[in-house]
Amino acid sequence: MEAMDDHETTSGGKDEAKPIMVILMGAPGSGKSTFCDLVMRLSTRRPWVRICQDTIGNGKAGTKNQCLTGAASALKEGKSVFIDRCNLDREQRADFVKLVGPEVEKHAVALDLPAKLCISRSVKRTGHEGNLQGGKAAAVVNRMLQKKELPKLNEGYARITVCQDEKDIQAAINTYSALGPSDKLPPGFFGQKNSDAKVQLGIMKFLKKKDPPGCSDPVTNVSPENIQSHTTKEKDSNQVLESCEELKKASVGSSISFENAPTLAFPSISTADFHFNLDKASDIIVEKVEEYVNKLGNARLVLVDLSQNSKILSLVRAKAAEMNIDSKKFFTFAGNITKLYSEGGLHCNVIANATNWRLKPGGGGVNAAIFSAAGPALETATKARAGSLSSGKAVVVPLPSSSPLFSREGVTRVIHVLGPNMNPQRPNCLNNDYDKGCKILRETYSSLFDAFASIVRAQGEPCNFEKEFKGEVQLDQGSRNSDQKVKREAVCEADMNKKYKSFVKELGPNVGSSGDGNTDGQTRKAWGGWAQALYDTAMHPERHKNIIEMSDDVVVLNDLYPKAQKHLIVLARVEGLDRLADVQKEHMSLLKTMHSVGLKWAEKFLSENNSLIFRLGYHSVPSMRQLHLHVISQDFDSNHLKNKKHWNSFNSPFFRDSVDVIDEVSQYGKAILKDENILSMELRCHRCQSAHPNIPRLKAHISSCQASFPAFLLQNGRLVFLEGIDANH
DNA sequence: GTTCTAGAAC
DNA sequence: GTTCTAGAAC
Repeated sequence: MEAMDDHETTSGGKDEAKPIMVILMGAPGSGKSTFCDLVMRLSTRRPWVRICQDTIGNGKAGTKNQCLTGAASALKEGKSVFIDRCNLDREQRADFVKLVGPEVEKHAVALDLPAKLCISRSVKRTGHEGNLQGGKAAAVVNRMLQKKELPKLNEGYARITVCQDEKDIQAAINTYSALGPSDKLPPGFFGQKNSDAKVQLGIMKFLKKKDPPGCSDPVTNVSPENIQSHTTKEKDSNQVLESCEELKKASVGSSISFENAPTLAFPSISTADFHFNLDKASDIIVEKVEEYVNKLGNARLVLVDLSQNSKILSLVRAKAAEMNIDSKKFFTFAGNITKLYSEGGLHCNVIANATNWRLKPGGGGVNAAIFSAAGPALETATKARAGSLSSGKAVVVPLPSSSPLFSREGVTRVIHVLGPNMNPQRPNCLNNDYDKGCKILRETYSSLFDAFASIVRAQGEPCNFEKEFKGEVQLDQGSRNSDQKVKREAVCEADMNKKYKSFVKELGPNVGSSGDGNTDGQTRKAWGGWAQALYDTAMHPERHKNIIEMSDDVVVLNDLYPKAQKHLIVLARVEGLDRLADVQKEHMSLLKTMHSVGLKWAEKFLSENNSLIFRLGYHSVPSMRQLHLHVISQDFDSNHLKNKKHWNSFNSPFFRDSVDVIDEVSQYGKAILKDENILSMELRCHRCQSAHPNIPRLKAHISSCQASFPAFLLQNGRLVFLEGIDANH
């Protein structure tokens, strides 16, 4: 660190220009290009050339060779060069170091910033030269950092500068931009403050993040500040973090499912502008949270207030702790409800808005903030749903993908609620009638949580109702009357669901382990003749064409009706293994074989077309007999994709990622299955999650949607795609 | 799984 | 009128 402040340079012989080659090293989002730009802008005396792999190809992806050639010719002209590519490992850098002889001094500048910072920057940026932006970036950065090797002097550098924060970077910019044409910097290794292995600790945490409260008391408060200090600590006291990690690992079975859980962030209703008594309000919040929290499966509720010192947050926190409410499912959060993800790292797919009866923007407080952050799209979407709102009620508004709240924060719905008013300056004041006020406030929270529960159910979270429904229908097949009765009820339920109406009491509380659907032999339907084709292929591959690989364990074939540019099937050859529901622990090695065969094919396709993205997985309830793994590219560009079932079978929880199936079978001995009923859920873009009224409109949208994939898919290798453009060797 | 088609939705 | 879905048959 001390050396960083040493900007002293030693002048060489006058007039003799001494070009240097500075090899930058850093993940996407670490600021390499910005670094080069700033030095080049500030440097008045030394000519610099930036060799950037993202731009050198003139629109196409650049190659390392182009960079090498470009660098050599610039150096020959007496210019100094920046090698602006990731250069994360020694091998990547070696060709540049070897490029020129000892007459050119080689430097390395490593921008070794916290992984989560690089990721969040790459995820957010737009217009990146190498088109590495959006959600895709998170997984790319993650993978790239796994092979990070900080530069060492014995690779051939005269000088290495490691920057671990913005201050270090600024110092290095000053150092390089001050260099005259013949100046020479002191050689040596500068700037590294801790060992490189530890710095990366943050990476998986970022991707799997959330739940920072898990490390402390029952009901905790999280704020951007807390997360921030977490980040800073990461560098200085890894031990603290590691023990935290250990704690998380120890409770992995329960905590892991919460990280991507549907989450409702809500403000305290009526306590701000409507002057509702804080103590009474906090009682009601805790009472209602307690009533709902265990009915919501793994979904989470988060009470949000702007201020770290919020009275209502501390009251609620204390009372919730007293009631022993599970802090994974309910916690408080100090931060801006419109920036929970971008500023606080907290992903909430649904936020509540304490609105006014006219459902109009403005008025100050949360309502103004949410309408303003969501843009005009929210107002339009709200207007389409309702013209006004009475107190105690809630209205759910799906957020159009054009809204910044959607694209930036990942919020897919806003639930407007109107609480009781105790402020004489506002309409419908209750004149201090707290009997009435408390009743309405209770009703408001019930409406809010009911609406959220409906959303959770509509999204296909496991719930008992679905299972029971399915079981009943199938057991009752003999009796026409009861069959009809059940069907009628089901229609009624589905209808309720659509309208986000009341919440079914039986909604499954114990979600974690009992998500399997129809494993009972009794409830199993018979296979139709048409459903036997894959079975016959598995048993007698020689009778079939269209097979592209065959072994004792599996047969690989192109899907007869591909639902995307690339869509193939890895078929198990075990007799009696009809579907995912039949899979048990004994099939673990088969599952792994199927996965690796599928992965191999995905990688082959990627080598032919590096823009493809693949997903590998099983249908919870397949139409065709014989266990088969789908390997499907995520363009879904196919004329065979024609209906809702097609779409949702690959883009809802009905599609079970191979990696998750493997985890579940090894852990619980069976895979979690989703009911076929979820195939009728609304159509949503698999990238930006926007809703679309029908298949043609959805297809028109996905043909151009470049939004990042949801965080869930970017984790654990659920999506398979090529590493960053810098990383191509 | 697809195809066909009635009729709902626009 | 055209577009789109969903159910039945295969």
